[in-house]
Amino acid sequence: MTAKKRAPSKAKPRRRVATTRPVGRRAQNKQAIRQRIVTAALKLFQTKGFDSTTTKAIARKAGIAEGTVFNYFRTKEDIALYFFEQEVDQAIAAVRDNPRLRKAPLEEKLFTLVHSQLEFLAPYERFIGAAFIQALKPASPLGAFSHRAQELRHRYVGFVQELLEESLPNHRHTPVSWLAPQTFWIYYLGTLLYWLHDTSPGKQNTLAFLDRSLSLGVSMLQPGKR
Amino acid sequence: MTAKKRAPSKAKPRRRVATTRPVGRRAQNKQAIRQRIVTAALKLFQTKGFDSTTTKAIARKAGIAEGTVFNYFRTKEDIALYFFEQEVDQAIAAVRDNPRLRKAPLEEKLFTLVHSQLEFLAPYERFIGAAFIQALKPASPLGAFSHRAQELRHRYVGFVQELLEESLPNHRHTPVSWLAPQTFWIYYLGTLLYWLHDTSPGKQNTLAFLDRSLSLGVSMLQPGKR
DNA sequence: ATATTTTAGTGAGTATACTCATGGATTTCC
DNA sequence: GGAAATCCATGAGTATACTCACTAAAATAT
Repeated sequence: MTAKKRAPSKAKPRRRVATTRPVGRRAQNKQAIRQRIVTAALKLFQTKGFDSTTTKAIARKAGIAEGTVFNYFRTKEDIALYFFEQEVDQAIAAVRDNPRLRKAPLEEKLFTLVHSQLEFLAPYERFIGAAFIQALKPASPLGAFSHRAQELRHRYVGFVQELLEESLPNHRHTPVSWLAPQTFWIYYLGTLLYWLHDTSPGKQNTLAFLDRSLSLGVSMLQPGKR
Repeated sequence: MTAKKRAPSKAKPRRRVATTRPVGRRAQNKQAIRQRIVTAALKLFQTKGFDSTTTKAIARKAGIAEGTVFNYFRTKEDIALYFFEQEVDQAIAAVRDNPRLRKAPLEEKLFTLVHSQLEFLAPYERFIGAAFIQALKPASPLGAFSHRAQELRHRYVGFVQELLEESLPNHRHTPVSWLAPQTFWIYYLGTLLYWLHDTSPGKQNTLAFLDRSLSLGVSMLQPGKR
């Protein structure tokens, strides 16, 4: 049970001891270990691919026991999911924190969103191709549609929803506008697939595709405008 | 060993040899075993879900040794993939063999295609939800985008391509029309996701969604028409 | 400070997907 | 009909994701 905090009538033992930090050693250590796991795993995923990277190898590289990995992540795929959370959060922040986009047209915001995601993923292309996309398999718990990743998808879809409502103030919750954010997630996955296969310099084909398809899509949502 | 017994009788060896099935016992047996594996696996997937179904259980139910399963399917997921091959082939046939659709509008053909797929999957909804969709994970070899499932996707996309060219005789290989079949695969996956979450009677919401979105999509491909 | 409670790392253990050497059954060749 | 070649089911073995009982360290209470 939770211990009741009782007024320490005693003199405060400010005795933090010379070597003790104000932040508990434990909490501090946890953060560090989590980071070590993610860093080690990512490095291994990049070089050996997802399947060929063993949890034992991750633990070894992180300097911890194998079992410890599972004190932090429920499954090996959750480690990868953690990486994609950063990807999504980073892209959302990139759009939110860009003052120039405040009053930019919707398609520009969406372009920036997806573009940020792709930029983030670029250094890990091999890992993505080998593990994440190959990952869209039928029995995967981390999958793009999986329950495990649902929360991440919700965060993403919720943000897209915000952007839409912000740009289409007079939208009347039409079926289309309601479906649009969900659809956008699928659209993003398709784009990722395209991007992975895009061998044009600087992935310019993907960027062109993004530009065109977003204009088209947004114009469908704003039949009056233009 | 299989339970099949040899006829011990030597009474009419000549006759028996002469009338031995034209198809070797081996080939015949192989076909039967493959079928037994698929049937057993599917039944187990339905009741216990994909992950909780062990290959040992599949082998046991099929009456074979565990190793034998892997003489027929490279991975457990390949067994599921086999099931989806049937799903796709069946749907393609349903559209091809329906004379009424010969000169029907494109959206009707596409509607029938997807509808056939969903009808096929209906009895296995639990399995799909638990294993196949959950399957779109980041490390899966059978995945919707996976290399393993590529051929199946090609077959599907190729057929959609046929339908498009058939209905848009004067199409000029625009970027949009070239991408359309690929996009349709993604669209199908999204629809499947929608279908799985659709609790309306008879999945009518999904059907309505299909109807609307296909009309919309097709009209984008035929800007002149209408 | 000492005692008690809570937290979290450990690594041997478990479950299971998949491999492989073997030999018996089937087919082929004569 | 028999010998040689081929096929393929077998199941013990391997690799590895994940579990769990234990314990030591840290936090909290006395």
